[in-house]
Amino acid sequence: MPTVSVENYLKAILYLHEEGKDPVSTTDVAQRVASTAASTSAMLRKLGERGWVEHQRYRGVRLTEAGQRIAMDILRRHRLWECFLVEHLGFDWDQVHEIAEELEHVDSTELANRLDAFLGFPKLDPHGDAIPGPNGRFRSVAARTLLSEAPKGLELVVVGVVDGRDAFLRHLGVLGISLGTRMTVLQRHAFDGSLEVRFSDADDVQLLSPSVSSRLWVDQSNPTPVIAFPDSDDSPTTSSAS
Amino acid sequence: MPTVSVENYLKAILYLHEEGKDPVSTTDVAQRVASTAASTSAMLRKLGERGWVEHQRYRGVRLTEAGQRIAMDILRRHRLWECFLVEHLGFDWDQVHEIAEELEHVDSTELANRLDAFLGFPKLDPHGDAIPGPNGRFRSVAARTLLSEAPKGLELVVVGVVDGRDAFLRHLGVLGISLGTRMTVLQRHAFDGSLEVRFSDADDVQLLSPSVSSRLWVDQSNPTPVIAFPDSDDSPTTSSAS
DNA sequence: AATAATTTTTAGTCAAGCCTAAATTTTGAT
DNA sequence: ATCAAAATTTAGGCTTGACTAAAAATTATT
Repeated sequence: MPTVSVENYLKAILYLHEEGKDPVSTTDVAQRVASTAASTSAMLRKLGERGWVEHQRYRGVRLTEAGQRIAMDILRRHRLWECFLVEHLGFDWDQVHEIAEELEHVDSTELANRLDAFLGFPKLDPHGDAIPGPNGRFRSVAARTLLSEAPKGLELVVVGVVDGRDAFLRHLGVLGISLGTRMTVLQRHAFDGSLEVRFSDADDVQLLSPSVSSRLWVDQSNPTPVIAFPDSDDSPTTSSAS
Repeated sequence: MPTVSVENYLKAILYLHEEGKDPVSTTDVAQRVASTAASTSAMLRKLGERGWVEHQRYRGVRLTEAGQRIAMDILRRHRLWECFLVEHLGFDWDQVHEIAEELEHVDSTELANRLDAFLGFPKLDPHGDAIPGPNGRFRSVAARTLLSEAPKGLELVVVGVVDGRDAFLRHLGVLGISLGTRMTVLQRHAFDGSLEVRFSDADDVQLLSPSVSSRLWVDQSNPTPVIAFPDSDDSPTTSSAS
């Protein structure tokens, strides 16, 4: 049984992986968990000993499958609770994170599954981030989403444009975007709706304005999501809730 | 801000007060929190230093008003979460305690109040135990409840009988129960529905069968509930939930 | 009232997680 | 290739909350 502290470290590493960092540096993790590099160093060693991360001294860490499983489960709980807080208790988006940060550590798979069912097996949380299913994988997002509404952390492919005008297509050319371009959403900036996106081929990061991202159809890039597990199926009927 | 551990100690002391123990011994608390007498002794000293209990060496503890306030708040959250788990997530009564034991420590008054509103300001949890309101006092129970359905920890008065037959009234005489008899429910035994009751005058404890307790009307004994605070009002509209 | 039994406290450890300061390794710049 | 800067780890401490064993105080028994 991982402690709350361990869970938070694993979650931090998962987030950093989602942002494209692999391996993840001690400093980055320290910053995420608001701790010192020294404390983090000690913790990473321990996580390595317990088989939750691959750790090479001075070289950072990478989640093992066991570690990913735990981290994805925490992420799942966090986002399910956020849904509950917003949809049923009437909290605003910006108020829920802190509370979900505590709720996510309540140790009961049964609780998570029943909450999931109660919420109607949502695919996205109130921030538009994908919610992992009970198996630790993201639920497949409906084919052809607007890039502006796509979840973070999944590799996406451009499959079409909403707006076929020359001016827009030329602009896409300038940005280096065409049909088949693969990318991953890193961050969604709330104040102007702009999207921080990493392009898989060029491996560079760009900021896309809402006028671009809301005119691009994207789909989940198969067969290799950024974070995925080769285990059991995705059916939400796994839950035992009434 | 009390730690989870401190909250558990305070809650344990509250439960023991509710069962009629005052002051509460180190051993009793130790047993409740499943710890040793030595650890508990150290903790009680600390609780005393922080002003949450009155503590005299070798003489046990009693909650101060500040301590009661915290303990009642935890109790409130615990019972609200139990309601939620049973009524909305479909858990059985016997499954919810352990989970609520964790949820109760999630530190947000706002969350508790909104959950309360979401649940419709319930007065009793699924076990029939009274739920404290946002002010740390029990909500007034509807006048004239069946003793079999009355909450634990409140002093009650016998105000009537359901069944006026001689045989029953004579039996009440044997038990020493008549109109105006004051008592507090200590425990409800699930397997046979019998009630452990402490009589205020005799200060003795008896076990009442369901055939007795379901034939007695009781009301809250005013003006002095066993646990009460002389503070703000009881209106559930205090909650800010939508 | 004296002694035995019980309860409570003190003393001394331990593990988890955090910290600062100092060493060490890696990375970057000349 | 070397040296400076940055990142990482080690060393040494601190706090919380737990433990066992031993001492002290209280309660019960004869």
